[in-house]
Amino acid sequence: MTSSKGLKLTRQRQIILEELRKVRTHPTAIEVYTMVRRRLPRISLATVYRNLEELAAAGLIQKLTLAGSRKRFDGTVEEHCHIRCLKCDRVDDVAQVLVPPIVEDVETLHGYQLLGHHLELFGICPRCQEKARERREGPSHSQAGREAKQKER
Amino acid sequence: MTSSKGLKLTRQRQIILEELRKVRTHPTAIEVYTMVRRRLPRISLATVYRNLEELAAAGLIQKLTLAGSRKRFDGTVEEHCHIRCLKCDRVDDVAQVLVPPIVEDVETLHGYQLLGHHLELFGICPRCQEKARERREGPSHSQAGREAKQKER
DNA sequence: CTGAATGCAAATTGTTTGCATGTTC
DNA sequence: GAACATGCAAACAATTTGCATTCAG
Repeated sequence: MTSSKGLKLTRQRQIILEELRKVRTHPTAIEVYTMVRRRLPRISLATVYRNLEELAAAGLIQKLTLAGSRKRFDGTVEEHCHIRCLKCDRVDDVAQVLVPPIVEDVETLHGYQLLGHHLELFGICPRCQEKARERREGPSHSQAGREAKQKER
Repeated sequence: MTSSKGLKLTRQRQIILEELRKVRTHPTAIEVYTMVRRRLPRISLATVYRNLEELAAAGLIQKLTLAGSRKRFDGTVEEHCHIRCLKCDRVDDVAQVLVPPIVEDVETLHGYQLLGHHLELFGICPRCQEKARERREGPSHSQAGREAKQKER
């Protein structure tokens, strides 16, 4: 299960893949960079970007098609849809396949040859709901918030 | 139908809105800038960005939640989903509402409070299909391609 | 040994911001 | 005339690229 497409197995490539598969979040390139740097302090961000692209091209990981300006990557290749927290911007997997069968109709309607689709859900994650609740009920034992809302540009 | 939220009606604001409503494409800020500059050659790109944000905040236009790094704007406010051409990157409207009712279930499953969703389709637009066909059947009377695939970063 | 991959820095692209000036209400 | 908008340039953030060096096969 190594390289199907003449990809050399460099240490950095390997570790990027490992780290990405380790998490269930859907990290951006910079987040991957941060994770990987714990094991390879001298790796360059450019290498991370290049490898994420190449691994995705080779079908070993998945470059996600999500809203927002940062690209996100997924260690698994199976199609599944995502839910994004509108407060903290985290992205989680959605277990069930929620894709409407009706979709095919459009093909006719617009002359488009339909090749795929992508459903993304938005909401508030459990963590942020909890935080909001605490805030509402009085900031008594305020637990030091975990998430830093990454401003999407 | 002017300002509900203390927005001053400046010439640039007005023209941005007009131009945006004129088209059915879903232009990026820079595309809007180009359109508007035909009528207001001295307008600055920053003004376009600021106004698009403000008009969207005021609910007069819609900032689209689409994949890709460029933000896109829509002169209409009604929710509807989109189909994007994988070759030339144009975005068209999809007439029917294709949203699965099943969606609600997830709420329970992941602890998320569901607030919205967004379905995007991908395919090849009629124009690009035509181009591909010409190319395949021999580049005899090659009609000088119209679209420049904007590389999404 | 040789092409592919890395690190580093500089370049691009899309978008935002500070500030002095100009314009609506 | 005061608050808000504009234009311009500079600042940012995310990503890409050029190039000399290193490394996997």
